[in-house]
Order: sequence, then structure tokens, then C-alpha cells
Amino acid sequence: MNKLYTNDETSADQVYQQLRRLLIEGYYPPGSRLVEERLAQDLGVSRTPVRQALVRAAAEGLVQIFPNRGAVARSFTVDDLIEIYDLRALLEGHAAYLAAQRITAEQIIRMESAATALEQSLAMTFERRQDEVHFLVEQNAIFHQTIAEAAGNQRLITMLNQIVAVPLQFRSFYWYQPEQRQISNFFHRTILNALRLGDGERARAMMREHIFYGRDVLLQSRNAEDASASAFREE
Amino acid sequence: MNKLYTNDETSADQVYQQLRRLLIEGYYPPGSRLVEERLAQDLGVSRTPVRQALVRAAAEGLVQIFPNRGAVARSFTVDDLIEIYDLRALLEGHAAYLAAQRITAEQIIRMESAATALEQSLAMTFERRQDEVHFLVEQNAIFHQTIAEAAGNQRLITMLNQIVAVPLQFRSFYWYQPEQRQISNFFHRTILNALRLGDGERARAMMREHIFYGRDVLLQSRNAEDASASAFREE
DNA sequence: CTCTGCTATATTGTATACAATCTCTGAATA
DNA sequence: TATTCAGAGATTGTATACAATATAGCAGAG
Repeated sequence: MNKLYTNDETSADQVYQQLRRLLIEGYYPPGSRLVEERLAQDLGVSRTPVRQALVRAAAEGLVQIFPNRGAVARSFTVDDLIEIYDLRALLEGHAAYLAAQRITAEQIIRMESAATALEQSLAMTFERRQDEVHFLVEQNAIFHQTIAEAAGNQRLITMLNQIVAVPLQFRSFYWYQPEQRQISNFFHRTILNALRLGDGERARAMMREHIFYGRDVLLQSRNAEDASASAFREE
Repeated sequence: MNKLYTNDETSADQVYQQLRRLLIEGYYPPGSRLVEERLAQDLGVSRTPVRQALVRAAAEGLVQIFPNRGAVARSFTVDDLIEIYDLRALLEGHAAYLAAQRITAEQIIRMESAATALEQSLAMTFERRQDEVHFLVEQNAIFHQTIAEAAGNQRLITMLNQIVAVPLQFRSFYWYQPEQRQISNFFHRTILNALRLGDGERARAMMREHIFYGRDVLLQSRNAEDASASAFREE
């Protein structure tokens, strides 16, 4: 019974988890410098575990490390987003294809529950907008992660985690638009149907469309509000 | 003019490069413990950069780190290899598909040169067997990396590097069999043709076959010599 | 002879000290 | 005014010391 896959015992691992969360949630905005001493103080440890966390985050593409000049929260150009979504479509499409052959009843139920939660949330009201986004992102993650899990390829899961995490910070506003959410919900149901019928080809096709649709919504929102375009400047 | 993509100035980076090479070439066989102090002495540095290199190697899946128990050169089960080759087929197939639209004349020439080198080497004699394998692996890498480059997706390249590096240690004996090499060479020419004609579908299909063929040769060799099956034991 | 628990040893994890490098400021010069 | 250079300060990179943890061997009980 070893703890290989729950690497959260050492403080270096905890720092990594924290850092990852802070980056994804935009607390350290893209392009901002990540000074080791400051992070160490923020998280109450010395620079040693911070450095390890940074190296690991760099390996995953969350930060960039410039030798002798430090780490920077990675920023993304529009081209980066297009690259990322191209790969997401490829990998998640493949995952959906594989999942159609192997998914279990329990996994289907989990996905249905997430899909339902996303649908019902359209009629719900939350204390704070942030709570709502948090909830939606979480349920959405359950839906997608369950497919990756059902695909039965551990490395595929790892890769998807890397790819999906990166632009998460931008996806917030995706969730603010009811019409787009309805369409996404529709995709979820279609994908679920395909999986239930064991139709891998269809599951893949719908998953790809679902992801490309998300990409397009994101890029459109971007064009709309050019004010915050600075977040896209590379370095 | 920054050195972002040639991270080889700090000794931590050099240690990482060394470690990676030693792992891939089987100097540290799968399953062997990687004691920090020993690595540090082998490479003439302190434990600090060694640890960073290990963290990075773990993020890439080359080693496994067990909290408070140290790092181990990752070993692979047959199922691991199947997972890996499944993803390679997906990613390299996609790369070939994209490359068909964008590949440049210079890149074609580079690939032709590598393909020719691989063909001619069948009639050549090398000082040592190891030199030959080294040469073949290198030319083969040029062929495949050029396709990834031509696909024009930086993240795709990164992912492929991660996936391809892993089983390299096993692929050695692949190169010892002339018949299989001839077939691989034929695939290379077929892929080149498809790329030259801009036929992405065909390039993808042939690339996938090429990779699955490599996988099957690998698995067959494995079955043949069950003596060294220990290398496949997990943990 | 086997099992349990304890201690010694080996090794990892973290903090800190110091060296190496970069950056920024401002003065001197043209 | 623009430019170059020096040096102070900030920050990274590495080594080392120490703390925390795991491992192995051994003694003693059953």
C-alpha cells in the first residue's frame, strides 16, 4: 500500500499543489515573476521545496524558468490556445473513443450526475459568482476526467491533466454565458448517449466538436474584450 | 536573445541531461535505486542539483519518487508499453497529418537524408555494435522529430519527447534485426511520399502502422527472450 | 524457529549560508 | 542628450548542515 499516486506528504509536494492552484486560479497572473523568497514566505517554507515545486511546474508547462533570472507564470498567446485545444481535441477525442468500449455502469452514473448538476445549475442562484464558477468547473472536470479514466490509459490521463490545467485560468468567463452553457450541456448528453451505446466513433466526433466549441467561445470572448489583451503577451 | 529553450547552463540542467541519457541508455537499469549521494558523486556535484533533476525526471515519467524512500528508475510492464505505443500512434499520426500541409522542402530533404542513412547502414559495418545502434537511433530520431517539427505545434513536440524517450532503452534490440529494419525503411519511404504529395490521411495511416509495427516487433522480442523478463516487473 | 520490537545506520527532506549572476541606478564621458 | 561603465542590491544556483524518516540487523520472547 504505497503512496505513489498521492504525493502530498512532503512539503515540496504541498508547495507544488498550492502553486498549481494559485496559478490556475489566476492568483499569480500570467507573466508575473515568481520570486522564490516571496513564494517561500507566502507558503511558510524555505526556498528549497519552492525550487523543487517550480522545477516540476516548469516541466508541466505552468511556468517558465529562465536560467539565473527566475521563474515566470507562463502566459499564453492565441496561438498557444489553438495549439492546446488542438491537442485536447485529439486526446479527449481518443479517450472518448476508447471509453465507449470499456466504460462501466458506475462511471456512466457519475457522468450523468455531473451532467445533471451542470444543467440544474442554470436555474440556481449562488451566494457569490465565484462559488458558481467553482462548482461548474468542478462538475465539468468530473465529467471529463471520468471519460479519461474509463479510457484506461494512465498516461493519457496524465497528459490530459497537463493540457487541461494550463488554460484553465482563462476559462472562467466561459461559464458566465447561459446560452453557451446550454450548448455544452447538450454535447454532454450526446456524448453520454454515444458512450452508452458503445459507439466510439460518435463519442469521439462529439467530444471533438464539444472541445472546439469551447475553444471558439473562448477566442470570441477574447476578441470582444481586447482590454485585457495584455494577459496574452508572451513575456 | 534568451536561452529559454537551451536550458543547459546550470548544473542542475546538465545533471538532468546526463541522468536522462543514462536512464535511456540503460546505464541505470529499470527498477534500480537512484541514491542522491551516489548520483551526486558520479556527476561531481552536490545533492541539490541532483534532486532537482530527479524531480524533473519524475515529472516526465522517467523515474518514480517514493516519499522518504527515494527515486527509482522507472520500469515498464507490457501494459505500459501498449499504453505508450497507443499514444505514440495517436500523437505521431496526428503530427504526420499536420505535417503534410506544412512541411518545407528543407525538412523533406532532412528526412530523406535520414531515411537514406538508415537504408545504407544495412550494408555498412561498424566498429562496435553499440556504435551502430547509436547511429540508427539518431537517424531515426531525426526522421521522426522532423515530422513533429513540421507539424508546427510546440506542445506536441514536448509530449512526443516525453512519450518516445521512455521505451528507448528497450528499443535497442529492435535495431539488431535486418528484416524488421527493411520494413521500417519501407514505411519511412511511404510516409515521405505521402508528405511530399500533401496527403495527410495517408501520412497518418502509414505512421500509425509504422509505430504499431515497431511495437509488435518489440513485444515479440520480449516474448522470445523471457530470460530478462525481470526488467518488466513493476517495482 | 518465528515473530516482535528496538536500535543503529542509511537516506531523504528542509533550512541556511554562501557564491554566482543579473539588474538597476547613477555618475562620468562624449 | 545619449551612452557607457561601475557598483550596489536583488535574486538565483549550489553546497552543506541538520532534522525527519525509513530500513536493516539483532536481541529476546514466545
